[in-house]
Amino acid sequence: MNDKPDRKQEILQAAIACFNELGIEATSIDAIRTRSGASVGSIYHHFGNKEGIVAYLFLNGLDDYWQRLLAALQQAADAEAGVRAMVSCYVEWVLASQDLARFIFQARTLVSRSAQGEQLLQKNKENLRAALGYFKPWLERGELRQLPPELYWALIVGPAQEYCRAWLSGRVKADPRSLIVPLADAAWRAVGG
Amino acid sequence: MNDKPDRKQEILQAAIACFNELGIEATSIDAIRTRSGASVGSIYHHFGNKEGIVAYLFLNGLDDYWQRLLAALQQAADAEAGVRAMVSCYVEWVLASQDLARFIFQARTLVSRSAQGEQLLQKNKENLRAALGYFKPWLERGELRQLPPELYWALIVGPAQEYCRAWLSGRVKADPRSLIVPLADAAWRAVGG
DNA sequence: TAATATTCTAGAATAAAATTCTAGTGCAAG
DNA sequence: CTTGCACTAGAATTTTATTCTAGAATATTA
Repeated sequence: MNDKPDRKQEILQAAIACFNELGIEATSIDAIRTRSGASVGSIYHHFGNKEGIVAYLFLNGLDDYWQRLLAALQQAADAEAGVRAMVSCYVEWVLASQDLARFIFQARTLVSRSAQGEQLLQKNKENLRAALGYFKPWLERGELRQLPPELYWALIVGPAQEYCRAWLSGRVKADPRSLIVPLADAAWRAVGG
Repeated sequence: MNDKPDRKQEILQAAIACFNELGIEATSIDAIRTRSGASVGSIYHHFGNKEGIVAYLFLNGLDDYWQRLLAALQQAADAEAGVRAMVSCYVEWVLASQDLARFIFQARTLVSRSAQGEQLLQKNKENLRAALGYFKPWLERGELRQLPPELYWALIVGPAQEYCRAWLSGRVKADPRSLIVPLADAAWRAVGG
């Protein structure tokens, strides 16, 4: 049994818990220190500063999501399956990683201004391009409606995102899982050919 | 000519400029003090603390938006007009108040945890109820598709919101004004009967 | 209008938080 | 061994938020 604590991981877990309970801005390094049992020096050694912790959690969290999404898209046989996969994949990810998702909604702006902001922009662009790559054949086959290209993402995932955001913050109650089908139906009506 | 400076207003303007340029967390009271020309004491007199400034800007900004939205809904003759009004009203508001909108996207969580969080929740509930009030007759007349009630908002405004958010942060370029029609079309396909 | 209260402004003083610095500890490669 | 390096600890410093005290401006009222 390996009981050597992994400090970096402990710090990350303490941080995300604090961020969600208190909010990012209101979380002090000292709160993270206390909760994780690490020392100040240790925290700064691993992450540089508070922003560094936020950026690390954010970028790795997003990676996890995009990995799932792209895998799902790859399996989709046609446009409708692809669109439905994007919606359900999004909702399932939020459900499976609630704390992370809640955190990510709050951290976006912070990260985009941080030292890692450029990296985020880069990843974002790559991921989106990869996703749109799957769309091209569907578009050519006329399975998808012709729309301004920058709109597809917002039309397909926007409603699920908006709903999940509200759900994670407690503003609405209905379990997102029960809404996957209506959300996917609506997304398909919005962009389907 | 009345050249007496309104300190409160000067502080608010300096604050929103700083928040947008530096981010809320990275904006120090001192930055606001310098930019507004007010003193620390004055700032704390008017707003209590930094959170107070954020909450004030946020709540008043939202009020402005909801006022427009409810006015637009009131004029809508049928469901389709109502849905289209919700979309265009949203986009027009973002375009007309870019700095405020950008700020509001970032401040939501902060405000909901602040002393004014309860007030926000309250207003939110009222506004949503008022908006859904307009929907009732349309639903009864079958002009709107039957859907889980908590979904209408996300389906209609979600995509516009997601797009505007990306546009305000520079991730996408196409002028939102040119997308009002496709966004409204899609919203109507999503919820129209 | 003078007296009095209230709101507002200023900036120094204090408290709280972030970050840096110095000094280790323990482990792995040679 | 012993040298180098990643890691940890916590004190010291710097930066930032907030509080406090006092005085100026403005409104209120007798």
